Amino acid sequence: MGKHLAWWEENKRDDGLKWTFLEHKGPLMAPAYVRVPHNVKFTYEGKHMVLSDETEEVAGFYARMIEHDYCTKKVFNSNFLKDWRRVMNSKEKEIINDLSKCDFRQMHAFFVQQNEDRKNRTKEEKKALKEENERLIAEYGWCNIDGHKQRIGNFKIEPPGLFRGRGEHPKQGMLKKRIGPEDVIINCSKDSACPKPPEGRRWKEVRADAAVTWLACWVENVQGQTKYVMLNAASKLKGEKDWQKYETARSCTNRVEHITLHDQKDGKEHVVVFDFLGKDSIRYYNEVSVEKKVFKNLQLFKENKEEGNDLFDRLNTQILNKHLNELMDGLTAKVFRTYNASATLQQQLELLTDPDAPVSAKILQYNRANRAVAVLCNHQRAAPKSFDKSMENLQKKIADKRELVEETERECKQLKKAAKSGGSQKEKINYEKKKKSLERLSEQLEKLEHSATDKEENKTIALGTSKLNYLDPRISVAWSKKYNVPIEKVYNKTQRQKFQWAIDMATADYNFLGEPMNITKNSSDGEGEGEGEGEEDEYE
DNA sequence: AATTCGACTTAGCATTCGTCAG
DNA sequence: CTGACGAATGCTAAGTCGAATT
Repeated sequence: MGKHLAWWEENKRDDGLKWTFLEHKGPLMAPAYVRVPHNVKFTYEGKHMVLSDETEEVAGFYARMIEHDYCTKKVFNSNFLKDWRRVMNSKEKEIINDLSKCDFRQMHAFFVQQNEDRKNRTKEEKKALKEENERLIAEYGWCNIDGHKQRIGNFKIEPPGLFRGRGEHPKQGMLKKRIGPEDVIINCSKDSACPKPPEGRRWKEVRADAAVTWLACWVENVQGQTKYVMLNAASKLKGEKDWQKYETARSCTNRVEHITLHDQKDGKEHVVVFDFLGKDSIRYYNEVSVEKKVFKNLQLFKENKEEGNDLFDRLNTQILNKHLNELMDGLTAKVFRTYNASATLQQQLELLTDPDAPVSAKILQYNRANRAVAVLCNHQRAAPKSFDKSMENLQKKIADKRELVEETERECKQLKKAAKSGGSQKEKINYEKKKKSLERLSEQLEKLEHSATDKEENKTIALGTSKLNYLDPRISVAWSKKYNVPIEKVYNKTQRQKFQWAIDMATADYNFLGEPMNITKNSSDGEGEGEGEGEEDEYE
């Protein structure tokens, strides 16, 4: 059969280059600006002004946001006004210099209406729109990398708008400028069909740099950072890196697990003791006196404390990483975390899984193990802003449901009585009906209560992040295979896509803590099994 | 030695989608 | 059939890390 190998079945290249052939259609430029209708007026000091195209466009960015908290902030407003004035023509600039004299309300109302209309689109319109979107993805959303058709993560150039930093960002409100083809550098192989810039335009540059994975890049004007167009997480390059990450964490595992720290030992200060069984069960023992800083940091990691910005500035991380790197190639603070998370998950799963429990209970056990990981590794998040409120809602729902259940129970009892004491056919049917609805309601109540527990337990825990980034997916895959839990219950669609390699690769007996597998080993025996082959990888 | 840079990787908010009760 | 709500997805800011530069 002509079935080709999936990327994780191929031999790895060792020349440091990321590809030999790379072809794509280039990024999709942001749609051109469309003016608001004439009857939508902007006024300054009460006087109607017809703004030039660019001035109107930028005014529109602000108008969309006038109800937002941002627009109450001084920094945001002054940054915006400054940048807005930069795009004005000399006439406009002469007139407009005070934001409080601007009236954006008609524009705002127009955009609100536009959103409303969008929501109320007819079925046909929605369908047409969807199809157009799919067409764009089909054209721009894929690339060919060494014969594999791969999804691109972000093929759309970021459209212009107002910069919204997080927190009290000093640059909030600044104008993020429109990017044109002349700002974009294209990366593709020389023997590929080079992407064409839009009619009458040209790219900033076209290059063929096989040492990097990006397909296009541009420099964003607010912070001066380079933005890249890259493949998505399910793709070859990303997946390979992901795999590598877990392999590194696995092969350094014993040392990390068996480091002990001593403030004082045999007259020396800040001693790190390595003590573990290495390959072939040979004991490795070593005492190393390290710098205080390093020692402190190791302590932090041992305690699984998240490095809050104030606790752990960049300088320290760098020193730590340098030292860790001397201990082992590729070992960084991040890998520590990965190791910790994955090891804990596996241990917790072993501990918590009841092999005889029904599938639903196993899923609960799995989720609990996941949470235990997050707690131990301190993958915390601030409680969501709306947590209390949505919890309150949920509790109210539960209370209401409970009341309903109790009421239905009473009714049910009465009907039962009526049905039993020589009741009519109709009374019996009524009783059966009520019983059914009681069952349904009880189930609903139970489900609600579970979700409340779940929510509460999840309040300050960020599960998704660790699941997606720190936990070796093969552990979860192995677990699901071992206990016959469908993988769909463990990973959603996106996650399944990202971890397809693990789903194919891991068997029920995969052990994260065990002997690392030979990375370069080429599995050639998957031939007969046609499943697991996604829609990607379709070129020959 | 410190800072900046380049290339990713991760995170968190916003929007869209899908489901499910009413 | 509708609309509310939570989950999924999209988008892009922010963090990381090794290398280059100052």
